[in-house]
This record gives sequence, structure tokens and C-alpha cells, in this order.
Amino acid sequence: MLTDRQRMILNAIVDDYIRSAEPVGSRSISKRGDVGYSPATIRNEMADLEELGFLEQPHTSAGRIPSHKGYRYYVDHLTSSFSLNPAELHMMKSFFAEKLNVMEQMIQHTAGILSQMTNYTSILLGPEVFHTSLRHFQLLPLHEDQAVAIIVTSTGQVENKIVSIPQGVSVSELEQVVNLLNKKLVNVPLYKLKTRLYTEIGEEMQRHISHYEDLMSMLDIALNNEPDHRGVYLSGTTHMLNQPEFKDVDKVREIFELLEQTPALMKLMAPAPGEHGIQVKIGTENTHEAISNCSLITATYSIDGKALGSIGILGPTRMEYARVIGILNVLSHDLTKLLSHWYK
Amino acid sequence: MLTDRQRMILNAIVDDYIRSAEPVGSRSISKRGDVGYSPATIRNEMADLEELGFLEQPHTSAGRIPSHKGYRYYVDHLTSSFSLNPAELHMMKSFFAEKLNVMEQMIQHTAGILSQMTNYTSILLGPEVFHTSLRHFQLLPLHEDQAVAIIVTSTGQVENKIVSIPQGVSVSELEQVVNLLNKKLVNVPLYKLKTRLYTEIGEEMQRHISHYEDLMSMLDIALNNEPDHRGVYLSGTTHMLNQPEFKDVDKVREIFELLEQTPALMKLMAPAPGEHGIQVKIGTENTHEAISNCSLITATYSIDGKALGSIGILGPTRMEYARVIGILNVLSHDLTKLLSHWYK
DNA sequence: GGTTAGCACTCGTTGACGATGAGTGCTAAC
DNA sequence: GTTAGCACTCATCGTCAACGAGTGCTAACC
Repeated sequence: MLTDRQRMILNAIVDDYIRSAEPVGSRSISKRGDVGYSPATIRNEMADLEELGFLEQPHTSAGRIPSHKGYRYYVDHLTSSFSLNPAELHMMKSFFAEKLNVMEQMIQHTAGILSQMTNYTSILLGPEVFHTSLRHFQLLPLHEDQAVAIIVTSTGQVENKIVSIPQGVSVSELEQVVNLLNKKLVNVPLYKLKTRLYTEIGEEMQRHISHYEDLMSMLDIALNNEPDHRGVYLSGTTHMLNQPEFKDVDKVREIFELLEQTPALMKLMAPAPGEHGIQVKIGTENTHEAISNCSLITATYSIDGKALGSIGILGPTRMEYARVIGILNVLSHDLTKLLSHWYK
Repeated sequence: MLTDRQRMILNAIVDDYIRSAEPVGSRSISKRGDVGYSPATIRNEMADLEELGFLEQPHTSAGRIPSHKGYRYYVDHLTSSFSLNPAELHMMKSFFAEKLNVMEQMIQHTAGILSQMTNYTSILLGPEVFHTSLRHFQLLPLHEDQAVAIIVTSTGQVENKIVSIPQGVSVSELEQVVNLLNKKLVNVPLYKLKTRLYTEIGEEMQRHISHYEDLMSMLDIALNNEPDHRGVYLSGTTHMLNQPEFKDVDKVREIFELLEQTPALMKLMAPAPGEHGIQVKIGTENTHEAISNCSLITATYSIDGKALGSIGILGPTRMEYARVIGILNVLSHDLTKLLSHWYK
């Protein structure tokens, strides 16, 4: 039905479009290198492909994009064997191995209730974030250029992640680095690991170790693992979209990015010393730029009077304060009661 | 610090702005009724409040909006006692009472993995959606105008919800309705309840019962309860925002609304008869308008060869098909294995 | 006959400009 | 102290012209 060249060009267009999300022109296909024809030739083929229904033009003077039929053809003729790379497979396996823990479930569940009732985004910081620290770090070489990084936490949880070893780093150097990390970072709370890595370890390493930058970025990846996110529970993030002040997608994305950074969240949600009830931070009272026109209402929950974590609601400054405060009040008490009951 | 009138006007402005998200003008405050002054007077006070820093003007010819200081004052002087209405309290209590069930957790967890690995939105339909049906429906009057609707499902789960009884409906009529529902809807799968309500019950009721419309909307609310959503697991909905084709917030909202309608999702995710592997539905191949430029890739998982539910990925038509298919392949098998193992 | 260079043409994007209207500030009357 | 009236401001919206990316077509080339 299609000539080899047409198939090749169609594939190139779909690939490019999947990457860039912009209509692709004849010139850019020609420049890719894997299709050895001039733009004019490609234009001719593209015109044919369009006539056959595989491509579309958003308007006359734009490049082409694949039509549904084009995608269909692409999918039906996918040659690559859908195989995942080892790192991805490993990631998936370790995800599955994660223990489901009751307290975690309960907190996540609470986050869900909270966002559902308020129609705002809810944030819960579980106790782990505050109290879990690093017990041990290990780096096991797999091949020449890959190793598995293993992190054991003070709660006995084991996280691992495959990383690439920078070219030219010797085994003895790797050992040195691991020793250094264990010396400096053991007992450091997980959420502070990355900061410490740069402040304390960085300096030391720069002195003794070659390939400093590559190694640092490897360690960054190794430590950027799940434990960093562990213990932060979000729910109802999409409620944000219903607020007219967030009709600008970029603003929303900024906020979402903030929500994925545990240390920043910690800082925002940390209860003011001595403060025990509900706190309301309005607009720029929040220290972070991205949420300078948001309000954050937080409370703490506890077991036996000992503060365990925070529970908060993020919405526009134009927020239904009375309602949210009421709900948060009830819910933080309920959660406290529930947890106390559970751990008795 | 502020006169009573100023406080009153400030409160009115904050309230209005919280509701409308638009700068409020002097005229609209004057019209509210609870502030008995003309627009001009209010303008004067507003000018003062702005000078004091409680209000802001986005631009000269617009109304005022509260400044952070204004919100702060509003919050610090909130008089209402943060009390929730009984229906809300009940809702919260019943949320908390929900049993956490292992299989549910596992499926939700899988949804999380899936969206995290693909960077698209993942949808899982749990087995309940397909197989759970109504066992019993009950309506218990609480006061004059409120009742609690109780739904017992075939899995033994009990859901309840407080609804308002329409004025002028007698107890005996309510009983008739409940009997009718039990006669007609028992053993109907939960996700079909609402459709059946309108097609089968509606007609019958219209003949025998007064206040038909009010009653229907009450029943609609009663049945629109959680069970309808039960068994649909979403994750990574926010990934959508990172795709340039969804920079229009309204489009995204449309999709989110679709995702919250179980019956529609069911229809989209239902495996084609006889089909067992991975299905790819591109663009308009999906029957729903809102996702006409999305692709939906689905697979099924099963126990003992018996299909239990579906697992899918929703993204733009411009999707990394090869990668997603690969991941979905592995994950649907893993989930099948895991569930089989668990229930052995 | 297939391939490529060159050129006129199309059409979406961008920025400038004027009309419109909501809401203000101020003055004068009540 | 309160209110009516009026000139004024400024964001929004639609129109219009300049710009440029990318095409389709023709003619030359291998």
C-alpha cells in the first residue's frame, strides 16, 4: 500500500511530532539524516501521503502532522519490540515490591477526604519525612558502567536504583565516595540528604576525587529516589484548575513543581514554633514565589501530644477560609484520634 | 483601628470576591442589601481602605480586590464558628469509616506506578465496577425534610448519604418509591444504576407519584454516591498539563469531567469482545468527544484466565506508543500474577 | 524518470491602533 | 455626613498591516 520511502517518511514525521508537538516541515525531515532526500522530494511524498489520508495540514503554510489514520498505520507497523530497558524494568519491580503500610494508607485516605470536601489541593506530610534518616548507603557495580545504589533508612526500608557510572571513575574511587557518604550522611533526615550532599560532601569530594561533576550528578540521581517523596501525600491537585486565577497553565505547572519538592514543602508546612492550632499563611506570607497568590492553611496531627506531621490545604488567596478552617479542624483531630487508637 | 462600617464593607468585599473572583465595584456592594449605603459613600470608604492597605486596585478603572493584609484582617476577625453542617460532618465520618481493602490498595498502587513511568494519566477499572450490583436500597427519614439513603452492595459494602426530602412528599409515597427501586434495581450493576433509574423507574414513577421531578433529583443524588466511583482508580492526571496540546485549561477540564463519570469510562475501556491483548484507540476511534484528540491504550488483567478489569493509559494522540505499550504489557501481566498469587 | 533548486504564494502570528464601557474620583447639592 | 452627576482612566476587543515559515509548482539536472 505504501512504498518503503513513504513508510520511512511517515515514521520520521510521527517520531518528530511525538517529540516536538509541532507540525513538521519537509526541511527538518531532510535534515534528520536517516532520510537521504532533499526537502523538495520529501514535499512531494508528503503531498501524496496527505492525499492518502495519513497526514494533515493544520493550515496551508504549516508543516504536516499525522492524522489519526497516520498514527494507526504507525502503531500497526511498530517494529520495535516494546522492550523496556533494564533500568525501567528494575524501577517497576521495585515499585511493586514496596510494602503497603497501614498508616500510609490512612494518611493518603485522609488527604483524599480533605481535598474532596474542600475542593482545594490537600497536602499531608507523614511522620516519616520528619523522622526517617539514612542508615546506610551502598553502591554495587553491575557492569562496566552501571551500578545499583542502595539506600537503607532508619525505618528499615530499602530503596534501590540503577545509575550509570561516569566514564573513567575507578572502583577504588567509588569506594572512597561511598565511605565518605556513609561517614557524613548517616543519621541525616532523608529530606535533607540532597542539600547536605552539595554543602558538605561536595567540598570534600572536589578535593580528593576526579570527575567530580559527573559523580555528583550520579549521586544526585541516586539520592533523588523515592525516599525523598516518601511521606508526602497530595490529593485533589486538579481542583486547582477550577479556579479562574489558575487559568494560566504555566502558573499551575510552577505550583505542581513546587509540590514535588519535598524540602520546599517541608519548609512551607513546618509549624511555627510554639504554635499548635491552625495556621493561615496568606499570599506572600508564604516564602515561596510560586504560591505568592495562594493561601496555605495548615494544622498538625499527633500521637500522645507529640506532633507527628502536618496537614494542609492549598488554594487561591481567594479561599473559603471559614469553611476550610472548620474542616481542617475536625479532620486533624480525627486523624490524631485515629492514629492514637491504631497504635495503642 | 477600623470603624464598624469599614469592617462591614471590607467583609462584604472579601466575601464577594471569594465568590466571584472578580474585582468588586462600589455599586455591587451597595446592591447587596446588608450594607445600606450608596455607591458613592462606599467608594469613599473603599478609597480609605485602600490607603490603609486593605484593598488593592488591579487598575484604575476596575473594582477593588482584597490585599493580603485585607485577607489577613478578614481571617483574624472571622466570626462564624467554623462549624460544619450536619451533612458535611456525616460525609466526613462515613469517609473515615470506609474500609481499606488490600486489593483496592494494590490496584491504586499500580495506577501510581503506571502514571509515574509513562508520564501520562493512568486509569484502572477494578473488578468491582463490573461485578458489584445493588443488593438493597433503603431510605430512613431523619427529620421532616432529611433522610439517609442506604445502599447495600452485593459485596456487602454499605454506603449511606444524607439527602433532602422534597417538600410535600408523604411518607407513604417515599415507601412506594423505595419499594419500586428495590423491585426494579436489585441485582443491577452499580455503574448502571443511574441510567436505569431514568429509563425504567422514571416512567413508572411519573405515573403514580407526585413531585416526580424533585424526587428524581433526590434519588439521583442518593445513587450518585461513592459506589459509582468505587473501583475507578486514576493517577497522574496532572501529567496532562505538561502536554502542549492541553495548554487550554477548558479542554483539560472537559477531560477531567469525563474521567469522573464511571459509566462513560467503562464504555471507553471495555475490552472489545474476543480481544485479549493490548488495544490502542486513537483519536476519534474513542467514542467520546472530549478525548477526540487523545489516544487510549488499554489492556486487561485477570485471575485464572477470567478477565477482572481494565488498565489503561490516556494521553495525547501524539503519544510514545512503543514505550507505553511495552510498559502496559509488563504491568498488566504483573498485576495478573500478583492478584492470582494473592488470592490463592 | 526520478531528484532537486528556485520562486511566487498562502496564511497564521504578532504588534499597533481606535472604539467601547465599567468603574472610579471629585465636586456640588442635599 | 451622605448622595447624585460627570469627566476621566484604562483594560478589553476587534481590525489591520507587516512578517515569515513552509508550501506547491516549474524547470533544470543526473
